[in-house]
Amino acid sequence: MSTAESQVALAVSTVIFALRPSATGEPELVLPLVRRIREPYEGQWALPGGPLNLHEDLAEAASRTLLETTALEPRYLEQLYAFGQLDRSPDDRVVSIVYWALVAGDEADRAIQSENVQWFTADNLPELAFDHNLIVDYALWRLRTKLEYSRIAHGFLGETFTLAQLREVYEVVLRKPVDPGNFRRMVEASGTVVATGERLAGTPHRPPQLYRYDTSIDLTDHGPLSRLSAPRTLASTRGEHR
Amino acid sequence: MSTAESQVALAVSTVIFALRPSATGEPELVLPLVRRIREPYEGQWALPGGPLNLHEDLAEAASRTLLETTALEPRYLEQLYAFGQLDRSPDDRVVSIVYWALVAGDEADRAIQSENVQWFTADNLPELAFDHNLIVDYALWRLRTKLEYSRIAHGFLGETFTLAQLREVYEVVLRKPVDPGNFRRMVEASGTVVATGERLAGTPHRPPQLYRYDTSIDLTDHGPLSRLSAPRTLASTRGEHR
DNA sequence: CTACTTAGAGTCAATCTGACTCTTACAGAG
DNA sequence: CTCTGTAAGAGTCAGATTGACTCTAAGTAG
Repeated sequence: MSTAESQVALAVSTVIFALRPSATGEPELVLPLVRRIREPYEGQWALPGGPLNLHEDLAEAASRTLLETTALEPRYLEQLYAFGQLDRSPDDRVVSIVYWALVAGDEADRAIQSENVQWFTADNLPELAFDHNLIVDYALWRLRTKLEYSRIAHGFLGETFTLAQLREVYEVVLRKPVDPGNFRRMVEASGTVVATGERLAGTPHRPPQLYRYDTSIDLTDHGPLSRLSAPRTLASTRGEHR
Repeated sequence: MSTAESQVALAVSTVIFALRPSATGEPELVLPLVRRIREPYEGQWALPGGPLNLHEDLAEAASRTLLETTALEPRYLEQLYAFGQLDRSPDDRVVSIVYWALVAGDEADRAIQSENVQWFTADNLPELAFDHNLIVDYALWRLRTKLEYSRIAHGFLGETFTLAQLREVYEVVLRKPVDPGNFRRMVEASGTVVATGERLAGTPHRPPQLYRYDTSIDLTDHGPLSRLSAPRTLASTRGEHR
């Protein structure tokens, strides 16, 4: 609309992940989609996003559309990929720079749901507009691989958490059981987590220690921008993207 | 120029890596830069690149500028990152989608050198235009991390090569010695390499076996596009970006 | 007080990794 | 033709890592 014809348009979209209790009680990986209200793909579900404003940073644009559609602040935000195939939009040429984000579970409860914004189970999506199924698949793959070599899992959790809760994030996202003892060993060795000294009371068993993430370690991956000055953080030792 | 003012311009640039014998005889990591012939940054060196054509894929645009400036075909090409900080170009707003590429050493010999195109040692660059020093640093980081967990090293080599040549790629890029025995064990275990049956003659020692990369494994990383149908290739088991 | 459940510490064997040794097979010097 | 130097290529060994597993601690619910 605002872009002159025969020009390449630039858009920013975001794949937003959260964990939410399912009907059965155990959490599942969900993401919000917006219903398109005009052609092309009118009526179909699509990733939140929009054109990039002239005076807006890429990550800002991603945060903004995230806030606009879900009223949530991301705990983690990282660039995913720039999609630019010629045929990804039927009429015009659009290059989309896609980000992916994690939001905390308790936040996600406060998230907007409406006629045109709904949350879907991540690995059971409808047919989406444009190439958005491909994009979500890629974001899922990246989330899963990155979870294994970095320490982003607590992006799904609140301020404090037990190791069992953290482990559950791994189990749900990776869709496989994780041995509690080995998981504890791995997390303690990583040094990214700090015991608060408090315990979670009210459980029908031995009360677990509450942990907090070492706040001296920056969770969010700022891409290449951070890598210059700062010493490599534990959270990004093996790198974003990849 | 072609883009209307107060619009975000989209460009594609490429960081091109090659190995070339240095003065001392051992190879060094080099990359081609082009001298800017107009403002801003007139006279300074910059990454090859240019605006994205309307009917051109992103990777195509990267290959094209690569071919135009160096007359080389990439052995490996992968998207690096989309750079979009507000202040990265002094006057207008430009988002650059940057690719990185490997070209074979023997190819690199045939590469163009001219007044306005020159090859520089990768970790001893002049001050570049725009944020291109940052971009190169990031590309270098990505090359080095990716070399360790994937099998892209032979992107620097010709059709056949000895394990010593392959190992030298690792040593030069990672700037550290690699144990020959352990390296052999690692490469053989990976299964990505096949003995040709021929040996390299004329060495002042036991003639080494010549190897070829298993051509059933696709070297180039097609990003998310490949991940759909095809079974995960060895070359991308742990994933691009990351 | 007993049963049940998970926390959390610890064990063990298989695998992986880095450092290292030893024999083989060529070129070139004498 | 023999000796020397060099890297190929096979193999060894010890320490670190990892997955599977055991055992005791400390709560709640009956």
